[in-house]
Amino acid sequence: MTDTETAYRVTADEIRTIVERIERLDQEKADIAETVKEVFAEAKGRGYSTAILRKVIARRKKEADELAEETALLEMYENALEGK
Amino acid sequence: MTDTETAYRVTADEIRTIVERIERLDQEKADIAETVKEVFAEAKGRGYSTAILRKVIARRKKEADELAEETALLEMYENALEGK
Amino acid sequence: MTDTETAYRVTADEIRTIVERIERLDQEKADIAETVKEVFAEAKGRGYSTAILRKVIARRKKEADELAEETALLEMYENALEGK
Amino acid sequence: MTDTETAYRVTADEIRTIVERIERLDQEKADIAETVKEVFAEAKGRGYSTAILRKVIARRKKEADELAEETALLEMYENALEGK
DNA sequence: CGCTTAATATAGCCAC
DNA sequence: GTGGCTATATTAAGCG
Repeated sequence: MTDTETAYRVTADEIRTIVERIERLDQEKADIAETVKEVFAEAKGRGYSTAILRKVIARRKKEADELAEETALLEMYENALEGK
Repeated sequence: MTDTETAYRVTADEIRTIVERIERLDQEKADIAETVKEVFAEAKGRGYSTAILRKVIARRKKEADELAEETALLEMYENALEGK
Repeated sequence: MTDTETAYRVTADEIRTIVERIERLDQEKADIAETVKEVFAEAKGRGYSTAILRKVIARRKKEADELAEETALLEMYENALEGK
Repeated sequence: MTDTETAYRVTADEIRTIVERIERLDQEKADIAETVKEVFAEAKGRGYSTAILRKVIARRKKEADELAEETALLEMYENALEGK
């Protein structure tokens, strides 16, 4: 095998390793996403609103000050629409 | 041409017509979506927050009573999280 | 009217114009979507499977997208090989 | 504690459990996404084009999806021809 | 840092 | 009417 061939083989192996690592991680993420769906489905089965649960979770993620800022802007725009 | 061939031809023509009508309509929808994007881009250029504009538009679409109901549920869930 | 009031009024008018343009465009999209539904309903009435029609249309769309993507990837590889 | 209070408490506990399970899973997903970023960064450091790597991975995923869809469409056609 | 593209979440629709 | 599925809308990430 020539040096060029060896270098190519090494590169090819590296690329394959990288691609497979990413694909493995993507699969793990997909599995977790599946579990999340199941939890929501179970919650729905117990009579809870998944839409509201999602909103609650989203709100908890969002910082309080950011929320306040957004609310203020939102009110301003809505006032504009009401011609105030 | 046999009767079978004729029937097949008619069916094929019908299918083609249906598919092309749908594709034409889908294209029109895509064109309008493109225009919407342009309007938002222009608004952004004038200094408006597209995120808030989207929220305002979404809210206007939603009926008032539905909004109230959602808010009530949301508060209930949040109270639950605070252990109240 | 003070300058401040005038500026605010102008802004409010601009926001209203933007929101109403978007809402108008959204309505047009909804109308087209309605027409699409009618075409599918008519096709179903003539005995065609809407599921298959949808898949065929999706396939045709995907083929067009694939072609564009194929070209993009090819160009990327070529650029990479040229060390760009 | 009244029965009503007990029922409410149980509900509150359930909601908290659901929300916390989701948040835990979301955190795990975020951690994996972080690892993916690190793998790409490392690959970039070794001189590989992350853009091409991403396209290759997307392509491999799409091929797998395509195969499944192809089969589904084929079965649909076969069922349609059998008048099912 | 903005701007374009990919990931995700939501909503609507269709079949059962 | 519900559940799965597709399509759209929103959000996040990566690149220059």
